[in-house]
Amino acid sequence: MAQQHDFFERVYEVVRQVPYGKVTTYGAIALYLGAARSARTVGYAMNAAHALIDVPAHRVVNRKGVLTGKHHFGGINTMQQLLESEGHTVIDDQIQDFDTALWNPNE
DNA sequence: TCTATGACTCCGG
DNA sequence: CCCGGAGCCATAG
Repeated sequence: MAQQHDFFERVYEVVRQVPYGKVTTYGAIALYLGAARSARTVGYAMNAAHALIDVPAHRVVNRKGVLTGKHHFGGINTMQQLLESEGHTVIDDQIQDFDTALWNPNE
């Protein structure tokens, strides 16, 4: 774990750049980091990121816009409430108008 | 060094 | 789009 630039840390840097009111996906982050097949590891990184206050992990969802990581937040509904407070609409763990809310790190 | 794990994604049906 | 199965890869123990 302790290299100068952890894979985790690179993930955090991308997540920090996600604009308010937007979301991105694990795959998009992995692709941006040049590790397109490491989406699962990105999710693993978010699990470790929940301690860092400046990493908006709730803005990262899977490719379908589903809040797969909601259970890793304090409460079952915490992630959804955070997203709704940023202007999103979440129904059954699915972000509505996901294609519109999606933010691409490459832009 | 090897095995297990997972907040994923792709593919075929 | 839904479902089941397989692949991938960094980290933890």
